[in-house]
Amino acid sequence: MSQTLDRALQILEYVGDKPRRIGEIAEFLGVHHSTALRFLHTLRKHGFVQELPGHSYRLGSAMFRLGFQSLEGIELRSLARPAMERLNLLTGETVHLGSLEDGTVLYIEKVEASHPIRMHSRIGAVARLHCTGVAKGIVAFLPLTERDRLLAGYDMVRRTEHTLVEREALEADFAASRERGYALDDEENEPGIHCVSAPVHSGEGVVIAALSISAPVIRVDRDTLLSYAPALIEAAHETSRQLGWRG
Amino acid sequence: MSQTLDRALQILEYVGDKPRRIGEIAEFLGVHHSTALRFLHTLRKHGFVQELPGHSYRLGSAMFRLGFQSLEGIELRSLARPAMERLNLLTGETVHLGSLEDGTVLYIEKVEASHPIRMHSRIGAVARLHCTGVAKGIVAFLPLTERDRLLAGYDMVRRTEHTLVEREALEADFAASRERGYALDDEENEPGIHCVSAPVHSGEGVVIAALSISAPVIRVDRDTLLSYAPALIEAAHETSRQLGWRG
DNA sequence: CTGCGTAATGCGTTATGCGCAACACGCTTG
DNA sequence: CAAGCGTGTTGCGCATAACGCATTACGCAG
Repeated sequence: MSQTLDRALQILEYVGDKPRRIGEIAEFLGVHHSTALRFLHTLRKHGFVQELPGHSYRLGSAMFRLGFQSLEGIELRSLARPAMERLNLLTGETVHLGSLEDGTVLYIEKVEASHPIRMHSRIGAVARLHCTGVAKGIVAFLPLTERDRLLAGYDMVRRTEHTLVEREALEADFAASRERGYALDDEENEPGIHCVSAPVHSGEGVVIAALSISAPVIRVDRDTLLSYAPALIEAAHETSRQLGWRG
Repeated sequence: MSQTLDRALQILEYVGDKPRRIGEIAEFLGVHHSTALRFLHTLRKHGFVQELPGHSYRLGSAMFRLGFQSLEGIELRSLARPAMERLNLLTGETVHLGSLEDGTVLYIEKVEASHPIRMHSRIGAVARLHCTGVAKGIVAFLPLTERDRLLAGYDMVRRTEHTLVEREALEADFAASRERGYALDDEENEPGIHCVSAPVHSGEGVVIAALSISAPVIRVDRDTLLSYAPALIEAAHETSRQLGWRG
């Protein structure tokens, strides 16, 4: 492991949160100002950070140029896109694709509802494991050992009054999801929004992602939402098959 | 400047292009395999790269998580969004926001046309300076010294038969754009697509971005496209004013 | 004016990154 | 089956390059 690089990457994470000043960064790393400055200069030279008026630093253009570029290279995303558009056409609601990456679930694609409803999701964002549709659609279908690993030390924060905050209750929900073949988010992450979600399998048969349909309860009642499940599952299966899955 | 960090950032750029194997990376940097491997391990530990089956490496989840996160922090983007949606509603066409970052123009926001037409643009992508609407909408309105700096060593590659490949012709086009108050891309980047584009000014009065409307020639003829210009300019002005510009 | 935070530069010290070599592993080739 | 190739891993000695510190300068606020 390279100490220098390690520190620099910590800076990127730290600065990504919000713009920071040198003093903060140096203190955060526990290094001298001049050391932090040396890193920032190199990062800036490559466009990974950018200096704002007032001596604070934020992530720079190279960061999001490469970020989007990397997304482009994910075949799952392009493979799933047609199925997502079909689901959107069928239901008129927002369709998400979430992928399990390094122990967290990230939104990697999204097809917006025709009726624009504000939703706290965006591509590149982290989907909470215990209360979002996409994440539950993945985690519920993972083997127990994987679930244990993911949820160890994970803080099941209460987001709404429906949020499941006990591991035991969550496991019961997972079991029900496996029974049904799809997972449900019943206003557990955002009040007024519920989702159905189905897992996507890799060529090796491992659950690696999930498709979800999200809708406001005021427009779509529970029964209607559940009626989307078969098409959703079929879309997820189709995507899985394209990845080489023979389920 | 930090040599270690410098090399690591080169790896990110290099790997961002397409997945690479160790040998390539080590050769690219001109270092020993073990050195390249040390970098990759550290990068992987932080999720900036990811190992694919078959010993190749690509950018990892931290990269696009932070990439999107950084985009979120750009106030220009959220400020311009409402105006972009209004333009989209008015015209039904695709609206882009491009921003000048470190000498290149990047697409940082996009509102899709209702009629889905495939277009080679995406958020995070680089907009060619000499032939795309957004970029011309910025560059045309920069002072000559800035234009010289940006275009020095820039390769004006021919993209279509309409592409301006001579600096002189481009300058004439810029002058006409300044005269009109908006720039034009007349199928110069993609055959069958034309755009109008107007500059956005920062609080200090510097041109930092542009809004553009793109449409296929088969649906929107030239006169119709030009008729969008006043609304486009007004939208760009509104965004500029929100940035503190008093034009 | 003083005090605070940042920026830039130079320098001595040494930690740390470097290349090399040796070996294990898996895959393909002959 | 053996040979060859590319990769992954570990250990070690060397010298480079990163580190911390001090100094100076700058801008801003009290």
